[in-house]
Amino acid sequence: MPPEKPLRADARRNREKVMAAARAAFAEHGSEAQMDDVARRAEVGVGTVYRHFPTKEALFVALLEDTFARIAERSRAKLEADDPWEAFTSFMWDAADSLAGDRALAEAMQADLTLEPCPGQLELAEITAQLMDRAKAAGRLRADAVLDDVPMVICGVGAATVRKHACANAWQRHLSIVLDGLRARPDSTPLPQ
Amino acid sequence: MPPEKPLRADARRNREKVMAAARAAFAEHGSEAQMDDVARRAEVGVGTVYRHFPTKEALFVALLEDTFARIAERSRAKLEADDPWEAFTSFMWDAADSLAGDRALAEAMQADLTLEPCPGQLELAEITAQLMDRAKAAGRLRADAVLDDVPMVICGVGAATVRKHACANAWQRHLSIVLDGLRARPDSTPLPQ
Amino acid sequence: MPPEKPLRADARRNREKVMAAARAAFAEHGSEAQMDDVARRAEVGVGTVYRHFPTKEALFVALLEDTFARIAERSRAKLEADDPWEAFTSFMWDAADSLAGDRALAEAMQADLTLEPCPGQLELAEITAQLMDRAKAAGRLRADAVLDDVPMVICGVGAATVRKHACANAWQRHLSIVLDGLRARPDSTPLPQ
Amino acid sequence: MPPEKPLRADARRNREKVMAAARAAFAEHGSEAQMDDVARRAEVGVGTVYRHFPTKEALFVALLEDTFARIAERSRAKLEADDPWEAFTSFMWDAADSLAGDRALAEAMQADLTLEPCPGQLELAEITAQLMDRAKAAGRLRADAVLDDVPMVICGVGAATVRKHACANAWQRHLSIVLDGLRARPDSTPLPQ
DNA sequence: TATGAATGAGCATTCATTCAT
DNA sequence: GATGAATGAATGCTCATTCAT
Repeated sequence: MPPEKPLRADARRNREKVMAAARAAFAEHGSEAQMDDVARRAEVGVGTVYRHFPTKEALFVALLEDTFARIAERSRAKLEADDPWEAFTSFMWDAADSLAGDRALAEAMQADLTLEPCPGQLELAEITAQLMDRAKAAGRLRADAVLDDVPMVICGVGAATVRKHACANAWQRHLSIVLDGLRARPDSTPLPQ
Repeated sequence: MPPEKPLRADARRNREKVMAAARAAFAEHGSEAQMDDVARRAEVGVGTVYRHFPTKEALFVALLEDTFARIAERSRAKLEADDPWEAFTSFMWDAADSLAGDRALAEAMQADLTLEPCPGQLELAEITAQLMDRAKAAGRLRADAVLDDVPMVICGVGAATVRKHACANAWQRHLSIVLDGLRARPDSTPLPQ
Repeated sequence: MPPEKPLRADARRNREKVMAAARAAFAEHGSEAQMDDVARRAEVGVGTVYRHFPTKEALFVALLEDTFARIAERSRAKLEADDPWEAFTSFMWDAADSLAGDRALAEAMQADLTLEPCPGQLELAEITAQLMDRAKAAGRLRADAVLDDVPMVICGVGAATVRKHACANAWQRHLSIVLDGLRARPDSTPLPQ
Repeated sequence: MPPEKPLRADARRNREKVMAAARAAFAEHGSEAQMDDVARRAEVGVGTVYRHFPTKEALFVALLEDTFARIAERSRAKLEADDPWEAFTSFMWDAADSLAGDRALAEAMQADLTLEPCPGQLELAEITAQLMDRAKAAGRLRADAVLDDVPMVICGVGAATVRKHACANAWQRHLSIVLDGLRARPDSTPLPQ
């Protein structure tokens, strides 16, 4: 890895203003948000946005990466928790909460926008897998659940936060239902494959 | 209902070619599909597309309406079924199957794109509510489930069919999990609100 | 000239319906009127319009020709009138009246739309010239007036009938003023050239 | 008046290139001139045209406004002139000269294109009215002339400058005739209404 | 012959990206 | 480095004209 020469103080400040603005713009309009709008919100010229992120997609990915990294960081702690089921569900609630109201993330989850998942995404996947394994080992998570069952839940949550006519608590209800479905039980229908 | 004078044979054929092409294009690219692309797929000039649908949005909505109407039609039959739970789940599997792989429908479900839901959507909602009521009355669907819990499931399914890296059977697994979560049980966590 | 084989009765009827419709459409929207609109007003398919007039421009010209022919016909009679000045002004009022409210004619007068003036236009010009000569000979029309001074007057009239905010009687006022200016007088400023 | 932060030097230069190009294009083709053509003439991308004027119509109106403002400015000076008739006619010659050869202006005068007349137009009307009043008070302009008699004259002039087959000096002749008709005289036919 | 469906070049407008200041 | 003006390819839609029914 190159030394990543540290940015000048004002450059760093600008980079952060841009990311914050972009987060807001993308959250509101999804990936159709406009670069000019990002610049306006950041109170910066478009040129400055492009100085920090070569491309709209690069900016979008940087945002994702950042979000995943934050979730991953909080989740790592949960690996140590006493109750593995509680650790798993708490992780799900946290992830869902991060997604709530963010149109861009919802889109990203749905579309696997990034051709190759970014590092933070991979790390998060790793942690998720461990949380699931521990919950299965404790006999609380159904044994046939797999890592890939998680994103769809998150997408459902994302949908709930984007729908215009959704009832209040929509995503919380949805997550509750799914977690109930993921609980290990003697009588649950086996999952396909 | 207005008499709707029947289209000339060739016009009807073209209209169907256009709808088929549009279904494919929208399924692949979501609402960002291009009218020129629709025309190209239908092997028809753009003008022809516009003769049948005055607007890109109108075309999109016509497609939705058509899909909803088909599902609704099949679902109505299920209201008569002996086993209300089986009726409900079979409806869900059917709806999910219709959605599978259709980016446009996924978007529509997610965004409530149409400002006022189209008639077919309302009718479908009505049928869904009845199916749910019967399943609740039979003590099979959890009593605190509501109509609004359904779209999120469908969105999860939609996401599964759109994600690039999703594993095979992804949406079928997801639906299984959720239906399990919707089953009435003595011990299920009560849903928020 | 080719014998112009007479049209079948229904064909002639259609041709006339089309011309009437076109007159209305062009009068209302000027040369931007649409062929579909003409067909709709004529209660005829567009194809029929094109059967009679190969081109939008051809239709437009046919209309002009027709109008000019009518005016010319009425004007020829005036060549015999006793009072040459009265003949000339009466001609001008008649021509202006034909133009009033007709956006297309106004446009045509203004733009000399037809690259080479159509026969009716030439004939009308000829008659106009004679009317002017007689009025000059009688010492009533200023001697330095020329044929080419007429179209601008007509254009002014056309403008009056098209302007949205024009006052009532606008074109009548305008024509009165100009005719006053065209009257032969001892003291009138000589015209340029 | 808002502070209107001054444009960057290059932006101002471009804005002027665009207006000049637009003036030429609209003068030649009327309001049907194409934005791409404007851009091409200005040696500028279309985007630049749109940066300065949000809409084709906005550009058209800006042009009108500019023209009216120029005429108005020159006309205000004439309110102080010693000879009110000379002031009025000189104003008319000046206005006509500004219009000469400008298809767009001709159209605008004819159609009252702008739904609500732009400020410059109103100001110009005000000045015109004053010039007319003074010329009437001096007994030189016929007392029954009204403000609304002016645009038609201007339209006639516009027509003269646009007609393909018009003779040289056509508009100058027309204006001379009309001004003669507007002169106060004992024997002029009273205007309608 | 009449119809009206099909065609597709043409046009206004948008927005990611570049680059002169 | 920052700015925001310039760029121009891309896109939805129109309408004169053609041609299959």
